[in-house]
Amino acid sequence: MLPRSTGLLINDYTSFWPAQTLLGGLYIYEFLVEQFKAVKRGWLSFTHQISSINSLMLTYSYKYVNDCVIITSVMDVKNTFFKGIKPADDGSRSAILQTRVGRVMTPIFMPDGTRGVVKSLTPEQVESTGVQVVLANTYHLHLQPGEQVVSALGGVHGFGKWRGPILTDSGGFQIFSLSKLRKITEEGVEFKHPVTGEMRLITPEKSIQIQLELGSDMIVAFDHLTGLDNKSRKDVLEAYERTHRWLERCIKEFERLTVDMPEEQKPILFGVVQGGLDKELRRKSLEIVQSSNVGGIAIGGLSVGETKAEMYDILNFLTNYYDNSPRPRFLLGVGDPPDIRYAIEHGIDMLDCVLPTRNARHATVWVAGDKKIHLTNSKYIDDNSVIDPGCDCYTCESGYSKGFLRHQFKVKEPLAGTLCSIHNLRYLVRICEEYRGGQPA
RNA sequence: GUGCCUAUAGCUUAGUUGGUUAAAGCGUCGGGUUGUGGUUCCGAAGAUCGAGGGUUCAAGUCCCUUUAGGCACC
Repeated sequence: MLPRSTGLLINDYTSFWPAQTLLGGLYIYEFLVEQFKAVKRGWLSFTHQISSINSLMLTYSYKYVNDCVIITSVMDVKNTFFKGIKPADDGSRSAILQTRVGRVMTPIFMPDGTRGVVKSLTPEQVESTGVQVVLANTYHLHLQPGEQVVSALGGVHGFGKWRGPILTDSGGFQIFSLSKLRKITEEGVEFKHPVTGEMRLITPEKSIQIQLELGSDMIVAFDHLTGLDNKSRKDVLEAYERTHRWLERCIKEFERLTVDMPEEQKPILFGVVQGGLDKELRRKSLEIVQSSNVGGIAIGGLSVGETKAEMYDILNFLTNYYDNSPRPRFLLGVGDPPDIRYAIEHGIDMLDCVLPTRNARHATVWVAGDKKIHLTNSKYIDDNSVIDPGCDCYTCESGYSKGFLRHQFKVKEPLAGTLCSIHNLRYLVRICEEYRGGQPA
């Protein structure tokens, strides 16, 4: 329960209608109090049915600042799953993505919880950063402990206790990046189990089956990825063509397995655009994916070794060919702040990356201006300042000094990685929030 | 007092019958990381081999003296 003294501030949200004009602060406060019983701190968005006013379904995003509740956005939502798309002058767009377990606001950054959890963080800590969606990896969970086990333990939600939406990767990337022994055929990819040594076959159908059994809310088609080595045009072309053949099989399998599900209970399937750095292939690939029966468009095969300029070039190029269908665009594997900004300003709605959490565990954190610092540097040994005084993450607001964090990293105390993961995630989420129609106070 | 053992980078050690710029781990310092093989990866600095003398073309390696620490015996 919020203390009576807690005030309510509503941002001047000119780009969003009609909440702040229709509803007085007091009115919102009345029902927010009920909602806040469950969530003590965070930026979770939630919806509330206001029966007295036109039966509007509104989604609110809020945060605490100095013990005040601040509504950072209020949006009207209809029934389709990607709604309220609002383009901005800078090329970005904000919207609401409706999943079967809740709505999230885009643009959105999604941390990778490879094995069912974001490393070193509890779900509550992840929530506190404003993260709305978490990724899990099909490849890892399939190998260990297996999708049947995860399913028996309540699916990815019950398993890792993340209440928000979960997106699973197809497993394709890991097979290509982590498995030394692998054989790619038209049927699928055969690879050696890294632990048991036995050969496993993952097909497009199998990947969809696993992801559905895991209980994921958003799933990704099994694609053929190139770009990890010096690739020839022939390889790129082959991967590109195979990706599209596999996409058809993924869609068919997805439709078969979800045919009896109510529409609102179906996960969202993302098709993957490939084509390497070849613009013609990229354009055609986008065209093919967009003309397919998929709920979302994923851009794959970037941030895998090419230069930033090359990646930017492709992202910029693709903006000319996105269609008008209300589908989210998901850029796979990008998490460097400047890259995130560039992607969002070129029409990307969703991104995931291991960078914030991996860097954090290795003592590298972002500070204002997208600069990164190494907390283990000796100059921080007696530095009593927080990572970033302008940051509102738990770590910075609690006052953990750089000197303290440096010491904990030096003695390998895991808490240091946890605290910095919270900071880095918050940093990326704040970038996304800047594009959601306005900046929180 | 006598005998024996040890002494190599900040720490712990490797250095083969004496043979090219004395090696490694940890630590220190710096960097990398983009659909995550948990506590990672890469690089750098850092040693006049306890000290002094001798033998030899050549000594961390052999000899002598000496210093410090350890063990054993008087």
